[in-house]
Amino acid sequence: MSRASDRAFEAIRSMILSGELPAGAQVVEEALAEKCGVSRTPVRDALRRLESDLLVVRTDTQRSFVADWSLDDVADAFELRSILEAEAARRAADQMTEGALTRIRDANRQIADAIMKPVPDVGGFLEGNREFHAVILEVAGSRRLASLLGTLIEQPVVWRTAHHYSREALHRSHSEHDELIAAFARRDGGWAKSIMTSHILRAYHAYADAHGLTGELQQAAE
Amino acid sequence: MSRASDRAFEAIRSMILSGELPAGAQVVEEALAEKCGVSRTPVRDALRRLESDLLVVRTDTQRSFVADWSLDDVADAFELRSILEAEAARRAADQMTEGALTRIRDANRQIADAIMKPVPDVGGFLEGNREFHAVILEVAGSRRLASLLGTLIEQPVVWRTAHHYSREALHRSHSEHDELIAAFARRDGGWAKSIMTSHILRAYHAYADAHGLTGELQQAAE
DNA sequence: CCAGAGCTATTTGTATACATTATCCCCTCC
DNA sequence: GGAGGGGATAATGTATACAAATAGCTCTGG
Repeated sequence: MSRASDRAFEAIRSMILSGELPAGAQVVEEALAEKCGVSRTPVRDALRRLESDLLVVRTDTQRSFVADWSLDDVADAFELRSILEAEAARRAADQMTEGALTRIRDANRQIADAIMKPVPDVGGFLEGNREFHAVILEVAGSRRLASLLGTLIEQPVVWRTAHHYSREALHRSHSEHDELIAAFARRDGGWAKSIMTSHILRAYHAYADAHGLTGELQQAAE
Repeated sequence: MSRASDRAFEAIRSMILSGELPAGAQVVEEALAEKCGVSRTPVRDALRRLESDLLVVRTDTQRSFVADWSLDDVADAFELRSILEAEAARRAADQMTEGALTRIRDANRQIADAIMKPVPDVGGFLEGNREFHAVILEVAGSRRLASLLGTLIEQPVVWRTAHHYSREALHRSHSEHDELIAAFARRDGGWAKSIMTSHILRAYHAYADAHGLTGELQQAAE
């Protein structure tokens, strides 16, 4: 992980997720190479990976740009994610272990801590949320399913608007996690699948609400 | 598409699909570079792409090998494919056009021609089948869904055993396509989805049957 | 004032050399 | 004789130079 191409990958990825490289901006290999302190070779490598994650898109003439996700694109990604992550939940329920269940409960406890604070700790929420879903995916035990979902969970636009989620949305997400835990504890795959489907779709609606809000704010700021 | 890295990609991909590079074989950049008549740079590029398609896997120490799909891996890929392609069928039904419907019917006619011959034309069957599913995916209209399914349809093991499919399996596949066409003609997404799910799963069973057979044949040949 | 050709600057593609890292084999030492 | 270390070998990672292609601009001609 300490290879130059890995460092470049992480660096560029974080520039995109943070918005330092805005959606639609052209990405130029040499500029990034200088910024990361490496040559173009590892940067090219990193860009190919980001491309396969759909964080970067290339025109037919080989120019690269930061992916510009329309609202429809985000909706599509959430819908596909709800389908695949529901399948992951179904499989995970069938193979759930006590150890994994503990890790899932811990992750949701971290989420509880984060959202109980006077000012919700969005970073803590996102981290706990990531762990929660990661453990489920791990228990589901399909490298392929994990690889498919990988390209769906990294949504720069969504990450940046997480700070505008309503308190209600955060609490609802936490309690839906509790329901999922109950389904896992009973090893009830059908139940887990159905909860996960609506959980992800509701997360999309939380995003859409927050997005409408930030969209207005952005317009007001222009 | 005439760039060296594209040619290398196609060349290596076809070596893997044809079995010239057998499953589990180590992939060495320089050897492939020489074979393709290019330098290592475009070969590296091609390998990264093949890697993201899971046709090539890398160890934790950066060595590359041709992916070795266990029967479980293949089953997993088919199951995920059935889920995603069912979703594609559902969406396609909602947005089906007469033009696309014609192309789909033509593709299935090509399949009919191929399997009616005294000796079934497996190449023609595969080509028609590819076109059939490609048009559906196109009508579904999600770049993202297309990208997810892309990594699931290229299964070297499956392609090579297609020649051992039973005549019954080929005919059943053709008539399931007819049913799908009927669902599309009625714009009935739910129906299309349900047929597509079982269509793909049955295709898996055809593979599993043929695979068991070829497995025995391979053993006998060793 | 617009369309288009051609030039220039920018950006990406490819080859090659070198650095780094892993693997394997042999050799020593216990 | 077996385990561990060290060096040779082979493979990948990185940097750099140069080639090819693209985009954008200017300048001309109508």
